[in-house]
Amino acid sequence: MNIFESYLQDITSLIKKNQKKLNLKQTNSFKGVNLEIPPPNIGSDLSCNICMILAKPNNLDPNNLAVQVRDLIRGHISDFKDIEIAKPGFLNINLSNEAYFNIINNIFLEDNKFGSLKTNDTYNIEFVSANPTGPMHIGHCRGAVFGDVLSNLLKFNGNKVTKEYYINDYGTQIKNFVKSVYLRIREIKYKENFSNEKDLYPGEYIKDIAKKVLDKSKLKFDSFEDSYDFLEKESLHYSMKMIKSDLEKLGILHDSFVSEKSIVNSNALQKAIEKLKKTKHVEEGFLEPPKGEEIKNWKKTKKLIFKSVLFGDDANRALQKNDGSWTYFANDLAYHSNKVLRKYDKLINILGADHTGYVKRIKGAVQALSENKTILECKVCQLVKLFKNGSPFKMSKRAGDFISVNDLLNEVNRDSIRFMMLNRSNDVELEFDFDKVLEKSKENPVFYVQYCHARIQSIFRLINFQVKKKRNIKSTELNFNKYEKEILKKIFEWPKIVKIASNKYEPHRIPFYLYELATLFHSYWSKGNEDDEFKFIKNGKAKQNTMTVIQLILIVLQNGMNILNVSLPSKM
RNA sequence: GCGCCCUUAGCUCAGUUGGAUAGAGCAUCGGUUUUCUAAACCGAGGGUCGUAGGUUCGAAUCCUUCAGGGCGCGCCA
Repeated sequence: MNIFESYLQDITSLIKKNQKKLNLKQTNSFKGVNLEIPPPNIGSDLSCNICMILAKPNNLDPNNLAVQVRDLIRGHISDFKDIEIAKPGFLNINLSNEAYFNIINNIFLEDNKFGSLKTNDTYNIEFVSANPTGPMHIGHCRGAVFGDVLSNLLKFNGNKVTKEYYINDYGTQIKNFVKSVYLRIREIKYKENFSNEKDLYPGEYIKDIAKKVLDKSKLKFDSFEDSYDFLEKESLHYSMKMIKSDLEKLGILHDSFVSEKSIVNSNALQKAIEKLKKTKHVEEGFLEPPKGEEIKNWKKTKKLIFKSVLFGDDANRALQKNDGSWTYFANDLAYHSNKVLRKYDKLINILGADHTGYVKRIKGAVQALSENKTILECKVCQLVKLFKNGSPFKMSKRAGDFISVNDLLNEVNRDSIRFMMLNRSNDVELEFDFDKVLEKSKENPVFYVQYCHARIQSIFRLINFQVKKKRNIKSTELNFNKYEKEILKKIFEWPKIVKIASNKYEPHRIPFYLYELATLFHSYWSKGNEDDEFKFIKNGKAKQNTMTVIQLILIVLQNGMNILNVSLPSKM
């Protein structure tokens, strides 16, 4: 139960019923009306802005309106103990003991569903989709964790989520990749020097793949062309195996892998283009040269183009190259038509910062393909800046000198990586400081949250307490002190955090919230050092109130960390 | 030139779909442990929320201007 919403509903329906009495001509729009926990200095449990919102269109003084509304509520909503009016027209509400009692028992009842929005949509989330030309690096890692946690969050709400990986196993980069493997094989088998051609992949991992291919095959590898099909299949197999293993170590498992090649070999593209020709989103035409850097071999030729300008893009986009073959975007359009046909309620793509310029055209494509029925949302993750020994650490996949996820996992545990990757909004660059993450100290927020759990479990151990599945409290037990009340308010806010994080696709709000909750807990814990009154355990027994509060914390910690898929150790 | 993102304390960043005195962590300074885990806690200093306007009861948040930084701007993938 989200108390903010249910109480707000009580208030709004009460006001609607008494519309005439309150001299309200307009109560149609309650937009902007909300009920929330006020800043600590206000002191009350809840605060409502409804009178300020309604005053203007009805030409009323917000303060006078607040007085009337207060009197109205007093007789009708029993969960509200008292209501005060503050400056411009806030209603500051305190909850009755009865209300606390109901809310808490409801949380116990909901348990591992507490906070869930209880929606039932289908989602397709495409994320990672790293090119199968090498292992995952740290930049992929951010999008990977982001997509995974967003999926978990949406599942927590009751939705069905398909986590999808689009394998770019088609095009010139794959040829270069396969050629690199071929040359490494020649190097091993015939002691030939590796070529220094520009677009090849020189990285060490190519040698590993080459060795594995050699172990498996007795072919002579005399000619690149003759062995190409076999080599491509094997090279892709091993690079995808590498990537999947990295993902698995991060705790990420995709439900679906879609190969670009399979899309190309289907008739999806032809069908999509036929459809878009009818709606005039695709036409033959000419394109102007790009405005950025000058391109050498620019030719103004007639070709099929997608009119992405209709969707706010800077320019229309080519579906064909000069030689008439399809562009990457054309294949991606086909892939997205395939997604549209699978009839998800919502599509989400998680992209890296270098793909920002791609968003408008692909969103436009989905809009056109689905006739505005399917919404594609693109979330862009900004760069990860690596720091080592206090200075920035550059990486380049082509040169082969990058920090792979595997390297990272050898030094930093999975929990820290997952938590750290979400410790920033996706909209800002993330500084990933190797030294700090390795320190395993309080600088690493994941420990702080885990430590909170470890302390709770230590209390349970000391008094031999077993958490029961069916729990409830009796109203007589309600006598929370100010620290406990503060923690309770934070806990009541959990559903709101879930809601905002879900609606805005901003999973980072969850680690931030958990950190704040942990702060309140640690602070309360330490109060026992100053004053025996606040000790959790006395004479081998714990106070009922305290046990109630820490069990509620436990529920939120478990629900939150489950979404993050970060462990909660019982001892640290 | 254009598009997207960013600009909040010395540093790194949160900020409740517009709310009340703008918050954390780190750093600095001071304090807390015979007592449930000090991987912790408490206190102090530190702010023109990049700039200039606008919208309104109310703006860090919405709109516009300008400045600074990042990413991108293929008929590559």
